[in-house]
Amino acid sequence: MPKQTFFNLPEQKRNMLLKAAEMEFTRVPFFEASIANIVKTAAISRGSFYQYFEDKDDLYFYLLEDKLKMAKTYFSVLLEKHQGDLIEALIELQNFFLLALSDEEEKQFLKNALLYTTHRVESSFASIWDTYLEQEEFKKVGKLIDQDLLNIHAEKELLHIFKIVSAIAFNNLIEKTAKGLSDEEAIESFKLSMSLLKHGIYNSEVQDK
Amino acid sequence: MPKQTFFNLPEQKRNMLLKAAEMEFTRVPFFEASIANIVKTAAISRGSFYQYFEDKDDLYFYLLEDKLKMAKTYFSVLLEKHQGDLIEALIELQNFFLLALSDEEEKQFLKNALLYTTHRVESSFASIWDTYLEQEEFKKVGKLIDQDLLNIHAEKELLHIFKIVSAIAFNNLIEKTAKGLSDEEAIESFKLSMSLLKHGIYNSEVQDK
DNA sequence: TTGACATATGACACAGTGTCATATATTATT
DNA sequence: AATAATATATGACACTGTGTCATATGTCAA
Repeated sequence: MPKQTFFNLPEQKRNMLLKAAEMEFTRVPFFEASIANIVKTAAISRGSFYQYFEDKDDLYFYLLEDKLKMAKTYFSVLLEKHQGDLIEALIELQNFFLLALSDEEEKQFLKNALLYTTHRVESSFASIWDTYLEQEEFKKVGKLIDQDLLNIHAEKELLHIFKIVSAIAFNNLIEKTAKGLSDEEAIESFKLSMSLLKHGIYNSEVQDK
Repeated sequence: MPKQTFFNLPEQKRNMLLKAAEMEFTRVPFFEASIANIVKTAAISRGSFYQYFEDKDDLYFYLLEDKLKMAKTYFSVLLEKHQGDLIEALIELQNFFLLALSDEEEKQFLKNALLYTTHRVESSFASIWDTYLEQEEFKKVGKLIDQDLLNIHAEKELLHIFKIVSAIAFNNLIEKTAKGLSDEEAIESFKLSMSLLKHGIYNSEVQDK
């Protein structure tokens, strides 16, 4: 988390800095991004930077989480829209990410995030559903999913389903980015994954051994 | 890929260098690892290093792929053992990785790989099944799975299943490492994921809309 | 006006990377 | 055996980057 000093800053200066950071992290992936560049663009001194942030991580994840906030709230909307159908909502959320990847700037930023960062980035993405697993909203949505559509017996399993789909979704984004798939190919791929997940990959005729 | 010069090296020297690299990448994650440390331990000059390798990446992924080779061949054995039952084989393969995570040295190396690296690392892990998708062996194994147990209609879907399970498996390793789960908890979690995947997460009573 | 506190600054010590001119082996050719 | 041609080795060096710190400058309350 940025230090208090950062939040005390006049809004304009704060935005200037964030904008500069965004530019730098769009230009190159995290590990190549240089603080020197950021402070230069933002027209602040190097020393000041360290008054605001612990280090590069601190700034980066603040920025990333901020960008993902929108996705979080959007997912709520989608779940409502699809009457609690998890998979349908997810497919549309994935579409949203793919769309974001169409704006050239956002595209590059996300690409840098997806390809060159790590467990922490993945966690940030996964945290989109964190809210559901803790909050009131979860009960509402959870119940809706639970009773109507899903093949689950305990809350633990629902949590697992979230884990599985987020792993697949994240993977799908990486695949698209790494292999340069088109939006259509990527969403096709995601839909197929979701369909397999929906009905299971084992033939139901053959039962468990 | 390391340069030819590296492969021309006397075996002892080559191993010395690999050993030194392994030590460094066990000590700290990739981005903190320093070439200076490696050449010091290996008792070669800095210049020599760049005769052998393009850069740090080059060495690192050579080392990582090498370590994963074992897993690749092991997976063949497991598939045979479980008569082509993909999921059962996978569960045992996951066990193998978890076991590797018990040797303190290997544990730290893998931890550094899982937490601090990226798409390329994930690709390396996923490449465990690459062989199956290209080679002769695939046909053997593929057919076995295809006809007996899985609910798939085209080869494309089998490829997808590999993608899905590898995403989940990789995720499971990261989860274990990041949250410090015990081997038992991790494998329990993986089994649950696999079970959900097997039978699908949607209730079969309610059919597709 | 003063003092206390918050913020700003850039020079600096340190650590790391990749390169290059030069030195030293090794191997091939006469 | 002498020489040429080729491959390998070396570490100093130019460069880029980080995080810190002593010092300067603002701000606000008493």
